[in-house]
Formats: sequence, structure tokens, C-alpha cells
Amino acid sequence: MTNPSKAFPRSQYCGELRPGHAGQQVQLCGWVQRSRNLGGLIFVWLRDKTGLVQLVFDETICGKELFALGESLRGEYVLSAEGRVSLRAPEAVNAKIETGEIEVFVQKAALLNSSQTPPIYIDEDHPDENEALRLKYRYLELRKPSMQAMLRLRSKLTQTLRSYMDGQNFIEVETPILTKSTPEGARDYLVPSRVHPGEFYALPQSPQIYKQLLMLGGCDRYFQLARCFRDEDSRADRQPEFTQCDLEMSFVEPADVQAVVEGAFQAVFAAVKGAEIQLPLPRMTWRQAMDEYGSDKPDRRFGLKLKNLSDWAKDCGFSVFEGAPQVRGLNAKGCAGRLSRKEIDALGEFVKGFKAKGLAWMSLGADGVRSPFLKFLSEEKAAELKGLMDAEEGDVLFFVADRQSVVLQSLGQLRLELGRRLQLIDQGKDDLFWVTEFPLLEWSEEDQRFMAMHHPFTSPMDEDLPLVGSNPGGVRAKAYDLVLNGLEMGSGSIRIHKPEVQEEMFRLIGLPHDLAWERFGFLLEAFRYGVPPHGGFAFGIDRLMMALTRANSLRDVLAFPKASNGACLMMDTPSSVQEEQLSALHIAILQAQPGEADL
RNA sequence: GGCCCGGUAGUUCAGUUGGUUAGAAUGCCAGCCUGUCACGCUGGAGGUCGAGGGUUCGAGCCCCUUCCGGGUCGCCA
Repeated sequence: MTNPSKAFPRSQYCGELRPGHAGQQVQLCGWVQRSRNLGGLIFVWLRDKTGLVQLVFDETICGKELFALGESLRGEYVLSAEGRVSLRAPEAVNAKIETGEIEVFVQKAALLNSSQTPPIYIDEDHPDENEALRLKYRYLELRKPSMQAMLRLRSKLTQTLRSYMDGQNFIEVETPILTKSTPEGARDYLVPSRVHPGEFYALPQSPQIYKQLLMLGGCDRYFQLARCFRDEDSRADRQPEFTQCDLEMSFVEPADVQAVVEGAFQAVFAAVKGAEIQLPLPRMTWRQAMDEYGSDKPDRRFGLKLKNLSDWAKDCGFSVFEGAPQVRGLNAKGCAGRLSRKEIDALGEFVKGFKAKGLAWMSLGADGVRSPFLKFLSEEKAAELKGLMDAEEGDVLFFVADRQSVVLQSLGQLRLELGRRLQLIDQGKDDLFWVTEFPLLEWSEEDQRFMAMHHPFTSPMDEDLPLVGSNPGGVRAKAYDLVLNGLEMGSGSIRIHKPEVQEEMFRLIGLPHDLAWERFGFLLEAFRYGVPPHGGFAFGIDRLMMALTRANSLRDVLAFPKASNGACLMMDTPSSVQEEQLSALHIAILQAQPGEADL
């Protein structure tokens, strides 16, 4: 019995019925997927979260009254039905549905609810249906088998994580959602205080400070499936609220944290995919990732590595290359026949989107070498270039000359674009690895100061401490990211636990002593009371789901996602509130309400 | 904030050089049909062409503004 209810008895779920149930009396509940009325015989597909089963209304068996009920059924009507499971004749078997070898002859049924004609198709045959409609009627979309499978997978994933973390001696602690605004980093969602006029809570971007305080609190090993909020524009892989598996450990170095995280991924892959992951995972330094792939989250499922040509370019004869701080190239192996001149020009436009001034190229076709800049090169330099690029007939070479950040980003993005266009990515493969030794700081042109690359509590690497005074930009951090198929799964670090190092860090990012104390005083004070060395990690559950299911968007792995502008189309939120609510919160709206502007 | 794509029946879409009453499929409604499974057959209803303005004798189509959805750059410690 799958349902103890006396009012709505249910002996099985629809999708569970098999030939072995033949002859049994079953009680089912579900929604009408489709009905086919042949006149004296009606076939109805009944659907629940497990799948479909065919009900048969035969007037000679079910009687006139029940037959009339069968005739009245329409899509998404809610039905409870009782009947006898019967093997179908061999020629009547439907191999397309799991329950296609049997059907249920209805003997009793009750119409529990009718339904309007649904605005979206509740099946897998219309995947490209209008996204806005699907979001508005998300509760209908959730009835689709693919959505049900996603929710089950997600539940399995979180159950696996909780059980694994528990086994590793972690305790789950819930940290506040109403917390303090942290000016470094992403914009916060703010919550006005009624009791404290003019003051605000912020929703957490991550439980970062709380988890460090938990280490101070002697918890030793903490984790949480934490909801996090960032008020920044969305992307296909970025939602304003998301869930992270957040963890922190005391008395550890990077390898200790990484071992726990690796184990978690191994457990998850085994549980939800039946896939085995070999540990320890591969590691690659940030420097190597940037040099070879132009990205700190490289997709290594295909080649096309970047080559540094800066030394070669110094006296190459082509002034654009000679005058640039850096020149790098990548070799699209064997693509001369697959990329037309028009497509190469389009790729030139593509890299301009990443601030590159242009894309130099060289095509080594069967009919000879073509390149807009070949005429500037001596035969010797051209030969050198081919050698450096590992070029042979059939290849197309691309080059960008600019300052390092532009060269790396534009070529890194070009590499991904080529991977997609030329379908170089092996979708059957999962590539999971660590990127380590991130820089501690990152220079911000906009603010003309160093910013913490990870966050301002990240510990420098011990061997780089002497560089802090002379070359802050060269200091590496005990910071590490986990990358899966070119997606950043998460990041972590060992934290600073020495007050004097923390003060130095605030100095490096230009945060004056007074301001640091104003913002993080509670933390700095706490650090005076015996901080254990500690570090941790956080990885996105949503992104992990996206990678596991090969989804193109986070919307596909969330029960109730937001649209790209952050709105919920189903509830139509954010929305305006009553004047009294605003005044209770001491808030006045300066601009016109949405919708009033055009009056 | 910038750029690109889209918005026509409940739904997915077509709509020619600007030209008669805006079409198809599916869904919906009615009738017929006892082995369908994308059931079939017959008939019917269904439209603010996202909204506003402009050009024109005439606009779904051209122009301007704007709203909505998707993608992306900036942004995302």
C-alpha cells in the first residue's frame, strides 16, 4: 500500500505495474495524460510521478455510469481508479511505455477534480516551448517525467552528501539568513529593519564568516547545505539564490580539505550516476591553467591549448605583434577545411567582444598558406612560428596580441567557442580536477587597488610571505577551486588565523584599520581568543546538478527558478507592497512604481 | 548599463515586394466509431499580430519608443 489514506486508497503507483501484477486488483491515483475514445471503448493514460499506465473503460465491464465518467475525462483531470490488471494481447503491447505489457480494466473510479486545458504540454515532446510560459506554470511543468527525475536526483544528491558528511564526522549547523552586509564582493540583498529605523540586514552571499566563527566555537568540522544570495545579473549558470554545500574544518592544510571534498564528489557520482571517480583528483596550478587554457576553470575535455609566442614576436617583423606586451596563439588542428573565411571573420568579431583589438590567423590549406600577416614575416620567422605552434597542413592558427589579461581571456573564450562550433567536446566524459595556488590578490583597474581574489580571509602561501611587501600581486594563496567539465564547482581556502596577517591583508586591499574594525571588528576581536588554524570549501549544488544532468541552464535543475531578470514569473515577484508596510519600515520610494511610469 | 535573438489562435509555428476576409498543425467543442496507444473520420469555435506612436490610399511586414522572454559583455570578494 503506497497510501494509507482511507479516503484515497492507492495500492501501487501507475508506473510500477508490470506483467507480474496481472490478475491483481489495484487502486491508482493520478492525472489523465490523454484519452482515446473509440466509441464503445475508452483508453485513458493515467500519470503519476512514476509514469503512465493505460486504463480501459469497457461498458460491458464497468457499466453505463462509469463509462459516462470515462467519456468526460480530459487532460489533467484528477482521477482515482480501481480495477483489475490484465496482460495485453501480444499485438496490443506498447513498447514505448514501461507499463506497456499490461493495462487496468476499470471497475470503480472517482473524478477528484477537473482541469482547464493546460497552457503547456505536459510531456517530453515539446522541450522548446516558450520559457516564460513554462516558468509561469512551473507547477505544471514539474509534472513532466524529466522534472520529476530531476527532483528525485537532486534529493538523492543531498541525501548522499548529508550521509557522507555525517560519516566524516561533520555536524550540520544552520547559520542565519538575516545577517550583515559585506561590502567586498557581490551586491547584497538588503532587508530593512522595522525596529532599527534606517538599518538593514543583508541576506548571506555565503556563510563564510559564520563558519569561521564556528571553528572558533570549537565545532572542528561543520557543514551546511546553505542557501546563498547575490544581487547580480543572472546567467544560464547563475541564479540570484542558490544552494551550496558549505564546509569548514579546523587544524587542516589544503590537502586535508581537498580529501574530504573529493570523497564527497566520489560518493555523489557513485550514488546518482553509478560512476566511479579515481582519487586523488588531478591538480593543476592556476598559472598553468591560465597559460594553457586562458581560463581558471578550463574545459579539458578537448585540446587546443594556448601557446605563448611573446619571445618569438619581439622581432618577428609584424609590427602589431612586436608592439604588444604579449602574443599567444592556438592551433585549431585539422580545421582548415572546416572553417570558411566568413567563419574566421566571425571569430574575429567574437574575440572583439572580449576587448581584443583583432584576431590574426593563418590557414594552412592544401592549396597553400593563407594569412593576412604572412607577408610581414621572413621565411625563417614563419618557419619558427609553425614550429612553435606545432603546425602542419590542414591546421588553422589564431593569434591575439595585447596585454596579458586580454590575450588570455579572448583566446580562452575563442578556444571554448571553437570547441562548441567544431563539436570537439566529448560529452560522455566527466573531467573533475583541482586548480590550486590562486593568486592572493587581483589588481582592480576600476578601483586602482588590489582586491582579494577569493576573499580577504584567505591565507597566503607560507613560501610567498616574503613577497607581500615587494610584489603583492605575485603572492599565491592557499586557495583552490574544483572544476568539472569547464564549470566552476566551488572554491575554498585555508583562512588566515594570525591577527597580524589579517591586519596585513586588510592593508594590502586598502581597507583602513578603522574601517576594517567597523566592518569586521567582531571577527578581529574573536581572532584574539585562540583561533585554530582552519580552512574549508563550498560547492554549488545547482551547478553540480547541471553538470550531472548535462543541463544547459540552472533553471532546469531548480524546482522554482527565477527568470533572467531575477523575477519569479509564477508568483509575479518582486512586487509592490502596501504603503503601511513601507512606513512601518521607515522606507519611502523615490522612483515611480513599476507600471506607473507610462501613465 | 551595453550588445545579439525572439514575441502572430490555448500551444508550436508559417506569413512573399507593404495590398482582398491573417493561415497550418496540434489542442479545444460537437457528432460518429469496441483494441487505441501521436487512434481515426466529419463539422465547428477560437486572433488587441506584445503595447504605444509614426510613415502610407493601405502596416503582421517599414520607422521610433516601450514592455516582456532568452543569451551574453560589464558585474559575480
